[in-house]
Amino acid sequence: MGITKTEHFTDEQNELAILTKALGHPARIAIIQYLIKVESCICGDIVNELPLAQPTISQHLKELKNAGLIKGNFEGNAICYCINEVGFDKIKGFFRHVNTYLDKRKNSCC
Amino acid sequence: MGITKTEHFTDEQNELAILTKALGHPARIAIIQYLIKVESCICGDIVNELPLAQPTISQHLKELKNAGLIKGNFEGNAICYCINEVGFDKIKGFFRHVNTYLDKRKNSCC
DNA sequence: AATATGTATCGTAATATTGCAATATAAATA
DNA sequence: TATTTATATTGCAATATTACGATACATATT
Repeated sequence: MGITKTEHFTDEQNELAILTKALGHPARIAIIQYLIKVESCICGDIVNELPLAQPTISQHLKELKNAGLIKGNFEGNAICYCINEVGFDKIKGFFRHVNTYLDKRKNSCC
Repeated sequence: MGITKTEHFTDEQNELAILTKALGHPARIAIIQYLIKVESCICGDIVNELPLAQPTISQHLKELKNAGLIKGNFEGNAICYCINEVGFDKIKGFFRHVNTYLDKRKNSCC
């Protein structure tokens, strides 16, 4: 069907899925890496950096923004984008949970 | 088009995207959480645990396995699934990078 | 106000994902 | 070997994603 049964899962599971899904595209990974490198930049900088058209970049930025992984504010007639710690803080707990588990589990089980 | 231009991105970016995309569904988050809780289990246990049909679970397990996030081995006529540290180790570096950056960045920039 | 610059939205085509019924396959057991 | 149990695969319908040209919109600048 192409439709996810979100109503059957917990809010936490749905939220984590939204966040990881937002990261689940090489262009969006590249955008995050670039923002970490330059601290902040405008959309046009990313368009110059990545091999995608401006509307496509704009769409990817929107998805990252909706997920809470980046934020953007007007600066003159451009929009200054940077990493939003809110989204990454939410993911942090999940991976800490996984890593704590894996560190405790000495040898792989099966 | 629905087709990702993977050839224009680095191997690292594509690999991270594959891993995070594999986590980008509430059912697959739920499977990971369940595997951490019970250490290891067979497919049928997950079918009983989640509100999805057996073929759907099987498909989600396949995606997690392909990404390197879980592994499964025959145990009798069933298959024992558990967390695969390989995939999570690959993701770890990326989030460490992000968190190091965010810890250094005192106040949000824009 | 007219123009320029930067970004978002619309519309659309191509492809991918999600979900499940039906069915196939694999291993254990009677 | 027939049956049971457990899982994977196939095929399909519904929906979502990706990408971009065309265009709209918002803010500066002249």
